[in-house]
This record gives sequence, structure tokens and C-alpha cells, in this order.
Amino acid sequence: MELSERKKQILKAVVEHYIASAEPVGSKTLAQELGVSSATIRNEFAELCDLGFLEQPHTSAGRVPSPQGYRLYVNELMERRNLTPQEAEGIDETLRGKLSGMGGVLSNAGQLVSSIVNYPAYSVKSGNVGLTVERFELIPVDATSFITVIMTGDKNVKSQLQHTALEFDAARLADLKNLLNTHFTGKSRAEMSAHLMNVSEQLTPELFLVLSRTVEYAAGILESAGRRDVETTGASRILTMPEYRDVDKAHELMTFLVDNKENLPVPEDGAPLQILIGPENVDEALRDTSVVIASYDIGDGMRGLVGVVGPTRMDYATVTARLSYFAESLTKMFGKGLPPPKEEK
Amino acid sequence: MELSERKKQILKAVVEHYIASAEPVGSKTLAQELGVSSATIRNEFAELCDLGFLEQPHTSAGRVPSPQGYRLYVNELMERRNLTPQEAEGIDETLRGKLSGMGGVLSNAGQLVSSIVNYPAYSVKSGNVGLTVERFELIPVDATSFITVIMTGDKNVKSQLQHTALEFDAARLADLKNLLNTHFTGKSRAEMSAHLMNVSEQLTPELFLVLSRTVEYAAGILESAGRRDVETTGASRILTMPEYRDVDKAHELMTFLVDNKENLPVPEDGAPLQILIGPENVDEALRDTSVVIASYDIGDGMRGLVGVVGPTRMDYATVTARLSYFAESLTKMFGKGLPPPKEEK
DNA sequence: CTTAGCACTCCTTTCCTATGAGTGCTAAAC
DNA sequence: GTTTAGCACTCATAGGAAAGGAGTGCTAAG
Repeated sequence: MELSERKKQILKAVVEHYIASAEPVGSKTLAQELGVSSATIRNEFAELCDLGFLEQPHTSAGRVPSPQGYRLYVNELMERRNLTPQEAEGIDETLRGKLSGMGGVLSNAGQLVSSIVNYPAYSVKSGNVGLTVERFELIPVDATSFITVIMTGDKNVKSQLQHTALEFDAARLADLKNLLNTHFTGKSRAEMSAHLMNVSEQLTPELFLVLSRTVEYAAGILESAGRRDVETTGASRILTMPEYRDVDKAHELMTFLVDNKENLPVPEDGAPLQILIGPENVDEALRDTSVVIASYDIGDGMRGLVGVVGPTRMDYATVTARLSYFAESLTKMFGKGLPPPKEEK
Repeated sequence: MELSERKKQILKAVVEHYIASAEPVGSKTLAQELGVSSATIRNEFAELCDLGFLEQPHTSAGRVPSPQGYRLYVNELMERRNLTPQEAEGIDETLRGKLSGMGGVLSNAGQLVSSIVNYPAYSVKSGNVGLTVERFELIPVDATSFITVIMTGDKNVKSQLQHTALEFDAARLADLKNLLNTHFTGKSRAEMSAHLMNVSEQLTPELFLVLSRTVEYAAGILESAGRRDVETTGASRILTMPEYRDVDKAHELMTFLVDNKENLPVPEDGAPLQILIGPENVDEALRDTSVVIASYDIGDGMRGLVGVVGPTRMDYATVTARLSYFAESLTKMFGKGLPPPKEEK
């Protein structure tokens, strides 16, 4: 069933007042605003309560939006405002500063978002599970050490100095490199270690040791690339919010954000922006919080993910606007950025 | 002037009770413990107050150690206990787990320490300012891209895929590599950019662009290696401590730990363990906190640094014991670790 | 020098009482 | 039939008084 226009207006007003003040909204406040008497508002309040859009903290208090109320607000009532030029400029500024300053925007995405929206935030590096090594290179350094360079299928390059017990002349190194490139490229971690066993008998123990070191290094790279990494930042921002004046509540959420970050919601579908309100979160610890998640394009068809966590009384309009803008900016940056930052993390 | 033995005992007892309970210690408590009457204790209390080792929150409350009291406790009174086997095992366990699991123990040092001592902690990666590039390597990938490998003076290796507008055959690449190795090794960032200007005229603009990209990449590496990095972890742990039941106080410290981490104390001298108590901290924000800092040997004569932050009522005995053990373990690990972990961060 | 005794301080807790914002309901007005 | 004025009622919050109690400082005796 559809709410009357006035009910919607009232709900919208309640949500917005409550977001701004964190205090239950009374009928008088809205009476002035909507040009009807407080009694009328009260009647509407009562109905909105029955319908489950509003709640009363206690009998003689004002009204507070229920999760369902927020949901309707977010879906239909909220004005999807654009950023003010100042806001946009601020975000651009933040992005520019960090982009040139540090290697990875990606690893800082959470931090950036948190400072942009002023709520705790998290960023997810989705694991690239099918990744394999595309190429091995070995560069001689001195008699007993060489540089291992590994390029993975996603064109990332990692390298490491490797000391050995063996002496390597150019020819032996070339042999080793050949061995690596013929037998250990295009293989998963499991396949690599299986293969390592296969060749173990054809090699001297010393050479085998060197080889397995290199392969382990490669496996480590694949493993870390395959791992889904979640980083949270700005958790302490909740301490400024009235809902977390209670230290225990704050502590609970903060430890969750830090220790259980893997359980933060990561929607699988590709919606550019997703909002989870209160009990819509599966995780018990997020039942009175809302999460806004945006995804952005990293290039190579890969997607990055950033989320914002806050009380259900979150400023959805601002957060969604800013987060969308941020995600779009990032997508643009990766789209046009000539060589996408292959900088090592 | 030297305190009487009994005064020391009393001070010690007060400190230890207060550390355990966070509540002012009364004369009765200690009377039982020391086998004298509460009146005697009170007399001693009064004198210890006059001498500045104890304080009274208010006239009719028990006594609390003053910073000076903690200082004496730490310097003379505290029993530098050894770890219980369980504690040692726990730390070893933590170290082992993280060591094999992740690349850098270093970057996780703060986190490890925080979990070991149960206070917020930080780790400092001291900047290597005089670092230069030791060697450039370029590995052809396809016509218009190659891998840049850079080994720095400290034997760390970083690499990146570089796309160019130019076509590079093996000979040109070798030329470029030569140019890099003859003119841009052993140079500081400033010298590198100066040199870049010098050679700019002898090259085609396209080639110059490629060269400068590579040099910029190198400069970036040196810059990040030269930067002193501080990371804090476990800040939320303060929320369990009675002194931070007050959200505003907690918030103040937490934002300091996160946003001003560069201002966390980094002693220059090489003491293996240093303790800063309350007002001994220069920074205003740390005036009611204590900081315990340990340094450990990374090899190559470099030192790592980890610090623990907590209320002045910190459990110094446990923290120092565990932190020392941790630092020693790390030193040992780096000492014997055959090739010290040159893993890229 | 130690200790029992005692008056005193002052924090903490508890209980009580306004206060007041806000409600639900009824009955009149539009 | 919706809107509104009026009114009794609810209940969280703030303020203040009183009680309780832990701990003190001081004095005088052991």
C-alpha cells in the first residue's frame, strides 16, 4: 500500500530532523514546518507507527524513524542531491593530494573515504584467485645472489634479492630461469608445488633448494594477490556521535571494525551503490548500524570496493552523494590513467 | 635524598595496587599487607605526599602515585620479572604465526606488540635518508613496454611494468639501461633530478620522457624509503580502561594516535628500552599517558622501533618484560634469518 | 616511633521531587 | 470526515537533600 503524500512528507521530515539532531522528533516541530496543527501530525504519527515506519523510544517521547522508515526514505524520499562545488573540490583535492603523494590510492581508499564522509570506512581489495605467474626473470648480482623478478598475469611485477649457497654463473642462471618459465608459469599455487615435487629428483639438492625458494616466493605473491583484503579506517570517528557516547557500545563496534573486518558486508552483485540499513545487515554487530557500499572500476575488469559504516541515523544523502562522486572519480582516474598505477604496494 | 626502606615498600605497594585496581589506595589496605597499623601508613603517606611521590585525588581519598612516584617505581622498585613460560610461548606463537603468514613482520610489529601487551602500540620504520639506487635493470616485455627493476643501496629490490610511447628494441633498451646505470646510480633524489635536466638536451623528447618516468619511479622509491613511517594499532584498546571511560578523553587520545602519530616519541639514543611517564612526554596530548619504547636490530646496523602507549597507570612490569622479549626475539630472528627478509612491503 | 581513637571531609549513592516535552484522546470546529 | 483545541497523563531528565562510607589528619597514649 502506498502512503499518502503528507505521510511521506512527515516521514521525510522526521528522518531529516533526526539525522541532524539525534533526538526524537516531536509533533510541534513538524507542525510549524508543514503548516498544520500538532494534533494532525500526532494522528499521522500514530498511523506511521502502526505501519512500522516510525518508532517511539518511550511513551511520551517524540518519534524516531524505524529501519523500515529509513528504507523508504532512502528508496523514495531522499533527494539525491548533487555535491556543492566546494564539496566536489574538497574531494578532488583529497584525491589529488594522495594520488601524487603515495603509491596506492587503492590501499588508501578507505582512509580517503573516511575523511570525505566523516564516518568509519573500509576498502576491500578483492582477491584475484585465478592469478598465475606469467614470467620469471633472474638477474645476476654477484656469485651467490641474484634478483628474482616475477610478473603475474595481471601485469604486476614483484622482485626480491635472493641469496644462495650455490655459485651461479650466467649459464646456470639461464638454465634455472628456463626451468622456471617452462614449468612454473601459468600454474596455480597448488600446481606449482606439485610440479616442484616432480622436478625435485632431476636436480641436485642445492639447486632444488634455490628453485623451491623462488617458487615459494612466487607462491607467496599469488597467495597475497588471491587474498581478499579488507582495511578499516577512521573507526574512532564514531566517538563523536551521540549514539556512541556509551563507551561499551563504541568499543563493541570498534573492535568489530578492527578485528572482524572480514565480516563487513561485501555485496556480490555489481550495483554501483548499495545501502544496508540496520537489521538488513546479517552480522549481529552491525544491527544498529548502516553501511553504504560503492564499487569502482580499477580497469582490467576488476572492481574495487569501499564502504562506509555509521549509525542508522546516518546522513544518507551526503554519504551517498560523496561516495558516488568518489567512486566515479576513481573509476575515471583508472580509466584514463595511461598506465594504471602498477606501483607495488 | 634516599627514601627509607619502608617508604619504598609502601610506594611500591601503592603503585602496584593502583595499577591493578585503578582506584586510590587507602591506608587500611596496606596496613594489613605490611603488618603495621593504618595510622603508621598514613604518616608515611603524608610524607610521601610532601616528597611528591604520591598524590591525593581529594582530601578524603586514598593515595595515587604521582608521575615521580611511577618514575621511582620503574627505576628502582619494580621487579623486572621474567616471563612465565606461558607468556613466552604466547609471544613466540604470535611471532611464528605472523612470520610465516605475512611478508613483513616489520610492518606488523605494532599490531603484534599491541596484541601482546594489550595496549595501543606503534611501530616506526626509520627512514633511510642517504639511500641511493645501486643498480637499474630493464627487462623487455613487448615492443612498447619493459620492466624496470631497481635495486637500492640497502639491497631492496622494487620493480614496475612501464609502458612507453616508443618502440624499444634490445639495443635501445640496453642504451637506456646504460644511461641509467652510469648517470643515476649512487645519487640522491635531488642529484637525480638535476642530472635529468643535464641530459635532457642530448635526448629525443620521447626518450627523455621514458627516462624521466624511470627516474621518477626511482626517486619515488628513495623518497618512500627515506620517509619515517609510523603506524599505530590497537588504539581502541583504551576503551576497556577505566581512565578512558570518558568518551571525550578516549577520543582525544585516539585521534592523536591516529592523526598525529608522527609526533609519537622516537628517542634517538640507542637504549634498548625506554619509558616515558606522563609529563615526561613532550607532547601535550600524552601528558597523562606513559609510553614504553623498545628498539630491535633489523640487521645492516638498522634499528626498528616499537612503542606502547597507555595510561600512566600502565602495568610497567608486564609491558617491559613482554616488550623486551619481543624486541629480543625480533633481533634474534633478523640476526639468524639467513637472508634477512628482503620481501617487498 | 607506633597506634588507637575520633572528628571531619567529601565522594558516591539513593531517593525524592519538580519540570517539561511530548503524547493520546475527546469533543468541538471547519 | 478531517482538522484542531484542550486536557489529563506519561516518563525521561535534572536538581537537591540525605544517608552512607571510605579515608583522612590529628591528638594523645602506649
